[in-house]
Amino acid sequence: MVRSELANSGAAPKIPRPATLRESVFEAILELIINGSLSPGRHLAESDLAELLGVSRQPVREALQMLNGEGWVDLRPGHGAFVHAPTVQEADQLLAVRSLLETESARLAALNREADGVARLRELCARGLSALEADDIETSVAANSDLHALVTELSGNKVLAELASQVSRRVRWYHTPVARQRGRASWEEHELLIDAIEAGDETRAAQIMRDHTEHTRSSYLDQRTSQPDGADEPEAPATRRRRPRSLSPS
Amino acid sequence: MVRSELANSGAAPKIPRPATLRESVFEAILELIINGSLSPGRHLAESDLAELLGVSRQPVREALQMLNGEGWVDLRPGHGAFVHAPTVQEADQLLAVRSLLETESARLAALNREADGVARLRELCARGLSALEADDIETSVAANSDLHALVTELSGNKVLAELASQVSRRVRWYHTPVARQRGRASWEEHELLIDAIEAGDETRAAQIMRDHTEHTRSSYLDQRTSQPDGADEPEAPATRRRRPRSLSPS
DNA sequence: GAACTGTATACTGTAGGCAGTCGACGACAG
DNA sequence: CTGTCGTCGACTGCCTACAGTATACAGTTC
Repeated sequence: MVRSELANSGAAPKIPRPATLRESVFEAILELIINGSLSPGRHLAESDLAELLGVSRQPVREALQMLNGEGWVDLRPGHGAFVHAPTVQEADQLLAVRSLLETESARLAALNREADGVARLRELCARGLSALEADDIETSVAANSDLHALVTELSGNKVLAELASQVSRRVRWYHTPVARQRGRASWEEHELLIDAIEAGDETRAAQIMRDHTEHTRSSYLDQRTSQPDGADEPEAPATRRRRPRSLSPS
Repeated sequence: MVRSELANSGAAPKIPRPATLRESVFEAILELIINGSLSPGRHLAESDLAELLGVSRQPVREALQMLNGEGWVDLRPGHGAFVHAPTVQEADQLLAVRSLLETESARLAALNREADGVARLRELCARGLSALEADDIETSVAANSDLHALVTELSGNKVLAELASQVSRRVRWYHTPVARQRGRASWEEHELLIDAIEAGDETRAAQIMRDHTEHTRSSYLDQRTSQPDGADEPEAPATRRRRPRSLSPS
């Protein structure tokens, strides 16, 4: 009796299942990659990471495989895992594909013209703008991301949204600095986009999104070619690095 | 002296590394899924697959994770792995995204206009046509696949090609029957496409590819809606199925 | 000094084991 | 008969161990 009442009441949320270790390790390693602690090309020894994170090799191995699936890490059989080292060309291609996917998403979102979704877009836009004016760059960048993700969601094509999410995640560290620079211009474009979506003008929505994302792409390229720092030079294939023999376990 | 000369000669190919077990297991399970031996929604117990394939659970576990990354398998922590059960809607979305990616690939291929690539396309087209005339459906279907893959390669955008490959892999079991039905019409469209690519006519190449892949999509939908077999009804979430107690180990 | 060989061991891929969770099924009460 | 509870064991997540491979380094030869 008591149990059936609880099940029906909807008042008691289910106890959330604790995150598996592999998920936690995934997030931990990803954070290390994104914040630069683990630099591109670096060899990732399972046992080192396991020791660092206080787990066994197994969840590390699984996390590395997940990271590989999302393009953050390259797995080479027999050699192990290496932080993915993107080239300028690859970044360019990723940004081009992102543009393609988000342009189509915007077009479909305008076709679908979902009133609730448009309201949510406007809310995100307002949040981004006020964060910008408060000089809160971090919130502004996050709102930017969320807005783009919502557009792909409003496309109504889940496969498209998933691919866009996958690509978006990988370009994160390319387009964030650009978004910072563009500031207000970026948000004005978002507003125009939302207008077009609301109006159901698929051609216009697509055109705005194409221009918007294409601008990010060319700005990134400008940035990279004006600051040649050799970080993207073709390097010799990284190998797994055995810890030097004389290194004492510290 | 001897060693440095051997490294430079390029005459001796390197011994290819044997595939890891996880890769072999991945392919084996994928084949079982594609040929229907492992039906959508089915629970995949690591230990059963390990016994079936004669390996330990570990490479099975890793293969399942790879399969999850490509959308063939759903992993639920605590419950295990289940063959992904696509809905008609999802198939539709996949085919739509495939159309988007391949249309853009064709456009870029026409922009790039690579003579060697065009020659390879024509060769594949000839192979497909002659296989069709010899009633060799299998070779015809394979050539069809290869031709599409080559177009994405000729786009020059590796990220795009990879995503297209990922999507193409997943739609394989949707569009193959359609390709069978369309036969000659399909190959005529391929010829027109190649002409457009060779001529560097990006607009025309894109249009032909869009129509071609869109045709596959609508043919698939026609087929599914004309044969409602309930296979795509929303089902209760599959759970991990403990082997019944009375089942004797056979 | 450069090139090569041999050795030691760090590291990867895989196998096997353990503890906790989940689901089938039997027992029992109403 | 239906519903509930408890038991059992299949199964998952993670740990540990082993075998083979890759790399660092020392020693030797030219």
